[in-house]
Amino acid sequence: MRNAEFDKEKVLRSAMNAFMNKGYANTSMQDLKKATGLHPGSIYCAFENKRGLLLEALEQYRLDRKAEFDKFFSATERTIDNLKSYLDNVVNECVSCDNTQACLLTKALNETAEQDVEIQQIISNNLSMLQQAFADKFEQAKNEKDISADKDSEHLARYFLMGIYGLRTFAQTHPKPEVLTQLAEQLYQDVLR
Amino acid sequence: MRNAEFDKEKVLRSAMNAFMNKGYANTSMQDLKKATGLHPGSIYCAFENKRGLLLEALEQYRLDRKAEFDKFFSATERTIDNLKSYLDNVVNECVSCDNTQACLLTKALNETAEQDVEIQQIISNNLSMLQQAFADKFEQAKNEKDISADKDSEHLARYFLMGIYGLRTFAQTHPKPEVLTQLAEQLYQDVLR
DNA sequence: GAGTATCTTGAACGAACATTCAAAAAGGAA
DNA sequence: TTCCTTTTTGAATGTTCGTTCAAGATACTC
Repeated sequence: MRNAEFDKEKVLRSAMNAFMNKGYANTSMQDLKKATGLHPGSIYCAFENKRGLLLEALEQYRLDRKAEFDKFFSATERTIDNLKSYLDNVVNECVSCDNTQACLLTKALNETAEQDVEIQQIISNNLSMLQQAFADKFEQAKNEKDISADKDSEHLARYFLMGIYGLRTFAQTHPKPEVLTQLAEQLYQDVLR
Repeated sequence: MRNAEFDKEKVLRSAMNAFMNKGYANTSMQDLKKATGLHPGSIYCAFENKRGLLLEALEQYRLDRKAEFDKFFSATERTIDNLKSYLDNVVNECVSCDNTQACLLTKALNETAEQDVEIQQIISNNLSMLQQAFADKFEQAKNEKDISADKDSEHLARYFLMGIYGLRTFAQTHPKPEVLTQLAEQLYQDVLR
């Protein structure tokens, strides 16, 4: 017997960065070799093919984002404060020009839409889970009396997520921090109102 | 002498549809041949190369969208009603599952970001022009007393555009008409408030 | 420490890609 | 009609792509 040498999580994070930087189709096997440090044969041995690598990278991305989400929403007792922190973090990600600014999910969704139904379904499910997680937090904020009881948590979650999508796209052309901050501020206000 | 046989506008619209359907990188020359009806040689003769075709398609897209914009905003006297119609049209585009649902600009922006600075610049400029056009309309609505005078038209335009971006992305995973309509409705309300 | 199962390596593969080009076709001018 | 110029055609080009595979390396088992 012999175990694999590489750290799978590290490899997957390298791969997801590569995919986010250049897009899935434009990321060649050579790019992936350079990014992950794995030779083609190893990649095919571990992930079957390039698409398999994307699939596992998407799953790792989901886990990482879930951990990040939980971290933000266990920071303070007041849910709406955590929500604000989360949103501020999105803005900061957009401002700092590193590749993390783009969400792998929406990026891959844009690219593979209408072409690979299975991947589209996986991404949709991931985004739905995020939406549901937000809805739960809005429900919590209602219990904490920070959001009026007559609001629909599901709708708030959808609107909030829509705002984040829009913010990220907007940031790609106008990444001025003060403008993004202002947009995020209004989004936050509109959701609370 | 001899004139070219093909209708350039038709060819460009076919090409932009192909690019929107499969993405720029994933659209092969064979796809473009099938979509436009032009043989490779003709494409290279007329547009230099695949990238040149994208450049001209982007310009055609800008012209088409500008015409569409002007059509909507000359429909009625009240600017905010036209704004609402414009937004409803975005929702309708998202609901009908044809490829037009994705904006070529944001799609290409997502794909070529960080890779082709010139194209990124062109797209940014186009989106800035759209943003400015919205700002002008919001200013007009202020003059028509439908939006309070203390609002910042530029900010409203940015927020509105952000909402449209978000709506389009959201629609890719959850294209239920009533949900999108509800989101668009709140966006409209939040902008007017 | 020998045997073996598994992983790593990187050269090699066919396919598909964007691009080129020379020959054929066709419009315009005479 | 004839000639010239430009376009159209589609096969050919070299490159790069994702993928495979056989040989070498390595760690675990006994």
